[in-house]
Amino acid sequence: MTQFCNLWISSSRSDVRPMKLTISKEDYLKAIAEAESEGEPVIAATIARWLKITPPAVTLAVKRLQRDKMIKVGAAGRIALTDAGRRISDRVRYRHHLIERMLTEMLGMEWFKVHDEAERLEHAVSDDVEKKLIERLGPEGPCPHGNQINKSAAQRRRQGLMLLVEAPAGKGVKVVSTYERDRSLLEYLDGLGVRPGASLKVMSRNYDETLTLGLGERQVHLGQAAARKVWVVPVDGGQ
Amino acid sequence: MTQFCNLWISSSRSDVRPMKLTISKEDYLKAIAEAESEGEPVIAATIARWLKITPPAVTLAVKRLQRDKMIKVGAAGRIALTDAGRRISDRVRYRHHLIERMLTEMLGMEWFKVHDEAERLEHAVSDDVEKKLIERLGPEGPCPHGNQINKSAAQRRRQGLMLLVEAPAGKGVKVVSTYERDRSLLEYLDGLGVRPGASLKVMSRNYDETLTLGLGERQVHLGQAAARKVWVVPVDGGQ
DNA sequence: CCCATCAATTAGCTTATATTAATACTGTTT
DNA sequence: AAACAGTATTAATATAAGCTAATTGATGGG
Repeated sequence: MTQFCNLWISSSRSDVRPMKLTISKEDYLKAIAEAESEGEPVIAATIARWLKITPPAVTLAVKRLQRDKMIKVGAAGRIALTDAGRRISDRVRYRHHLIERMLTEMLGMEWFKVHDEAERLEHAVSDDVEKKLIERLGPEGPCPHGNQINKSAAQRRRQGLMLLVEAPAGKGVKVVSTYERDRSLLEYLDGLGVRPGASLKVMSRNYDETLTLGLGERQVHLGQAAARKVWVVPVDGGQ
Repeated sequence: MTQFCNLWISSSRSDVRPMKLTISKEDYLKAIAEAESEGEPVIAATIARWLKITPPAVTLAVKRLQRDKMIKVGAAGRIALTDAGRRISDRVRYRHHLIERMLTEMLGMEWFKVHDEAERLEHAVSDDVEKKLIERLGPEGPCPHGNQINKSAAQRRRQGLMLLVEAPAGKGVKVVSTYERDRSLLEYLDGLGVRPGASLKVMSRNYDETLTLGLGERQVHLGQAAARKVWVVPVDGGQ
């Protein structure tokens, strides 16, 4: 059957033909937009890694998406979204965001679970449901992981954020956001108490490349791999 | 890719292999369960009509579902769900129901829109989300169309319900539920004010097989095709 | 200038899902 | 029993997606 979702693409001319995109295609477009946002090179290899599929699968998908006028492939295999492709990836990302907020804010779901759920639900949300969600939740607001859509690493730095792994010893920081595409990471962080909004202090940067963090009364250790996935903002109180 | 959803089937032996069902397969199992509920003959032709696909497609799907041990085919092409198949169809139907309630009760979506939305979302709801929905909405309760899952026509009659088309002239009735798999029907009914919970009176049964209904001050006409899709309960007040 | 490395593509398969057109089957009704 | 109606199945084809294995391409160092 190949399962279609509910994003219609109205062409600029008024022959508003319902162009249906499959879930898989939405996933590709989203991956391209996200890789771009994260500053990764937008090439087939990146997409393959991102979606955990093999490079040949990407080659074929890229052909289909080109045929559908969703992407353009430039020099050195650089993949770029067309306007149509951008419109869709923006939409899907926004819906992902709204679903995450619905799951936490309306259903009380744990913050570390909602990404995976949204990953599936985002493809099944219609314009109508999107509208209703916006009515209840408001159009803006950070997702449960503290992320705002379309915010690149560079933009985050401009806002004074840094990665936890870079925070100097002795510094008090507040967790702003975390990487969200890795459920086990999130569960691990949650277990330690490292969640968006949490205040912590970098007690020491250790020889084995771990950080010792102070969280309230507790002290926890965090390795580089995890500390590289957490954005923090320095807190003035920290000496 | 063939898109998988999130229903795991744990076999009775502890080799809990994650057997993933596609959206399409969930739809088949649901259609079988629903056709059964509605008292339709559960044969390939019925399923084809139900899902609006061609008979050969059903032949192939039936083979796949037999291979997956989800259905059995008996004499005269009678299709029956296995225990595993029943478990899944029940689950999907229940999720459909919960989603419909979420959309109306939590998001304020119009009752005539939610069926189509749920039709897509039901395949993307996990055990976790289901649990959260139950916590918010309660495990029971009628869907926005007044239907309760697994209630057959016979059971409805035993409860004193009748189809609007059968109500005698002069009778006051209350709309209990409507057929929900036809959006245009629902919009039409909604436009007339014939919604679950509405009280109305059958003013007359006309020669052209329409009914004249009294709704508060207004009078509306309803054809057989629509009146056959509405379940009502007689109201004592009606003379 | 050649080579190691990484990236991309081709070739060859697989599976799920759908279609149309043609054929076979089945059961009721003259 | 022949015929018709409805049902089911085959055959042939298509498309979307994915995989492995093998090959080609490009590029930066020595």
